[in-house]
Amino acid sequence: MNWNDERVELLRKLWAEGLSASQIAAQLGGVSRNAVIGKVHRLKLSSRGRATAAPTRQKKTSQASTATKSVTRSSTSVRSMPVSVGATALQQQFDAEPVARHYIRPVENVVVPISRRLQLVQLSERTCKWPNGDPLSEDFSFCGNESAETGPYCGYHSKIAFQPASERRRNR
DNA sequence: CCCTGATTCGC
DNA sequence: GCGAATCAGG
Repeated sequence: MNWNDERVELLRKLWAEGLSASQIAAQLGGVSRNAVIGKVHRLKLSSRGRATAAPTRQKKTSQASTATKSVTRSSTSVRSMPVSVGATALQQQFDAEPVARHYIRPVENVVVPISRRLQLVQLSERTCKWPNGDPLSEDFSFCGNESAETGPYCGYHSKIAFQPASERRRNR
């Protein structure tokens, strides 16, 4: 993909609007997040509020050779994540809506579907893709929870989506 | 682990 | 100039 004027302009705009590099990359299409960041730097339009400080790094002089690469992979495949929906503090950058930060009492059994209200572009492999609201509406979002790699939804929504036929009939 | 931006450097 | 790899931080 080339950086024609249109794309560069869009990049500038989105970057100015505070979108993250990955989100911009998603909208531009055909480029990676790194490409966007690289371009942003080349355009000299880095700083934007206060993302991550630039601690004058200088440690990157030939990292190759010399050191024998000893791969040590200590994989910890622990699935100790219960069905409890993590009240993970979302670090949303845009404050479009007055999200009430109420704590939910860890009720036993029932899992409350706390939606993270993610935008389509910020869904990843491990985010619940259960849609919230009207897709045509402004405040449409996705659940965003999830952790299981067994499906597209979080535990709660999986139960709703993959309801047994019998139960479904009963609910109907 | 997920994510963010920052920097370096081979192409 | 480009962007993957890497680094550093949340």
